[in-house]
Amino acid sequence: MPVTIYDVAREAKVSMATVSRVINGTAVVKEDTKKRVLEAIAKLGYRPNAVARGLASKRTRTIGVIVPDVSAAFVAEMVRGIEDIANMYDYNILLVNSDAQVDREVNLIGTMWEKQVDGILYMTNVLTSKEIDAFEEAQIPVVLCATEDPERRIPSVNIDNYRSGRDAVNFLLQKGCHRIGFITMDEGFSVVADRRLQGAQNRMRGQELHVIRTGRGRYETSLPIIRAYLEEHHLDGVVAASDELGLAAIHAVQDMGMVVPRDVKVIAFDNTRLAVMVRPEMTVIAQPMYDFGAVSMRLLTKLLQDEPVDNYTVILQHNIVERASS
Amino acid sequence: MPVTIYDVAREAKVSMATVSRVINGTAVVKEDTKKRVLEAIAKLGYRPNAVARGLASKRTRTIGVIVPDVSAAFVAEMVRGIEDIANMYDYNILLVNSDAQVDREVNLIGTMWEKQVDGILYMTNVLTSKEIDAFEEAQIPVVLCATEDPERRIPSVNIDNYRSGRDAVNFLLQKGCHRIGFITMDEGFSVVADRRLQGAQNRMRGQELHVIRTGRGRYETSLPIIRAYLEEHHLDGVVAASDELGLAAIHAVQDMGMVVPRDVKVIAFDNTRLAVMVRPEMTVIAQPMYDFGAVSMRLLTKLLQDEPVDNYTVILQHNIVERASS
DNA sequence: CTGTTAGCGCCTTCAT
DNA sequence: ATGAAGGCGCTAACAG
Repeated sequence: MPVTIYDVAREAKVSMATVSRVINGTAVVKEDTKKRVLEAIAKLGYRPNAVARGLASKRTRTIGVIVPDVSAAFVAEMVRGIEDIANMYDYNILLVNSDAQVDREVNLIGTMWEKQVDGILYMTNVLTSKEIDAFEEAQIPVVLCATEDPERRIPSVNIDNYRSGRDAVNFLLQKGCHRIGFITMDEGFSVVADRRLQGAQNRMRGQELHVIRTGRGRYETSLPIIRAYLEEHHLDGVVAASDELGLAAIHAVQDMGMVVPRDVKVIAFDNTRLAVMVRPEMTVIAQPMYDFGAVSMRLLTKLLQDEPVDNYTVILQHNIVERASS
Repeated sequence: MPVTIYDVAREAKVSMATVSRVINGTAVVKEDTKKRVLEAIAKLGYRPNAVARGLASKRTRTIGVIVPDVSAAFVAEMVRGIEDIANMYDYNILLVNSDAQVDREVNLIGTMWEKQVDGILYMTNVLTSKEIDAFEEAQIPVVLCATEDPERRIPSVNIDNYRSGRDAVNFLLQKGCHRIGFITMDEGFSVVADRRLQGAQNRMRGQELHVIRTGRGRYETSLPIIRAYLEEHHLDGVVAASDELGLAAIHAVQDMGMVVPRDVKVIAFDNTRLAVMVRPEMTVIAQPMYDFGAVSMRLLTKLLQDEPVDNYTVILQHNIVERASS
């Protein structure tokens, strides 16, 4: 029922090959016949079938995007960056959530394989050899987004997490803080977060850094944990591993009748829109969330088109945005 | 190079038709040969090519998801709901952002058509006949998510927006408010928002409802607008069309040295996580964002599998969550 | 510049 | 219960 390339060919009185050529610009076609073909296409309302095209060409122009959870602000922003660039290069994205579970992740890589995606953009908390193997087996170009691969086996786009941790602590130190806390998720939950903590500890040069673990770092559950800690330990500055945790920290301080930044200074990671929706507005180590997506997608297009790539491990810049919480 | 169904057939010493049968369970196969086929599949690490499958069967098991912007909390949450259910029914989602621009939307519907998606989940601010026509032409089952179609031409999942507007105002009235404001986007920006305003006005029964327009409803730009309005008009209660606007309202009030809820009570729409990340925590008309996605995806699966559907226009319940801002 | 002809990998009758 | 064979709609040589 639907109109095919044959119908167009017949209508334009040319062969299907010629139609294919004008559609794909894959060879020179006489101006005159090209016009006839275009008219036929318009007249019949023809749309090339991307599935058939994919089967014949072995390129689907869709890329798989595997993330822990789109509903997280950070991720959603990144996905938006991905999609914008994908769209620009005429790709579509197949989006899946892994909840950061290794078995699901491996499964999803398999799904992407079956769907014949041209490439994969991958984000996870902890990269294991299982996923690496799955990528290997599927033979699909991959770029890691905001994900640490210490061994750099896979192209990736990231910031220098170690340094960002150092910078955060350094900032508080410069502000005159002496008793500093680092609020983060449980160890092993996120390699990125762990890396930042290392950087932070390095900067302390032997002085005590109070590490406050809050499970998975959700606002609701973290708030009481942070508050309990602050009631036992007098801190004058904290760095939080995310905006959400920073918010929890600010509220914990305020709940105790203290004032941010007078009594406790707060600097958080990320800089989602949340950061300016708090009072006081939060000082942050801003992460280029949108760019993580945009740049990694761009890198992937280079990989797919065999464009020259000068760096397979691109490090984006983070920067401190100073606001009222410090 | 990659292993095909033929390779499996040869390995198992059966015809490819049989392999297809055990893969799809599309006909009875002797237990013994089925076992041989399964072993061959495992041994060769065979993965059916979904593209070829799609071409032959005319079903791709992927559905298109068109939304204004994934990076908006509301949308991201909904998409998560969609993906969860899609995954459950063995579908994948092709996600695109339209920025609510009609021409882009029409374009994207065309893209979905080319990609041969089995169905489309659609969300937009204003549904025009152009999109309706595009759906018509593409002949793809569609379900609207959290999108108003007054004429109910297309299956949809929504709340009763008119009533929710009434309920919000009613709530403030019951709380003893007399001078009520309704903070929302510009007229025509969102049919859903406009509908709520109508409901709100209806409940006022002729008494004045202060309507405060804030463009596209972003926090940063809305805050000063709200504040300016409040400085000129003494209100004692406001309903905000989104959490973001509610937050802006609370901060505007606080900036003026007044106290929420003592001086001004605030109730907002949505109930994203933002609502409990403010002080005071926000009273809201909670929307089932996740369910908008989950239920519409489920409805779509019914449409695709010709399951009986008792209601093509499903109305989800909204409810008031009372917190400290009122 | 244009037409002819193989596939791409799988599903699906139709036989057997 | 299984095999043979014809598409699905398009790309990509290969001729001319």
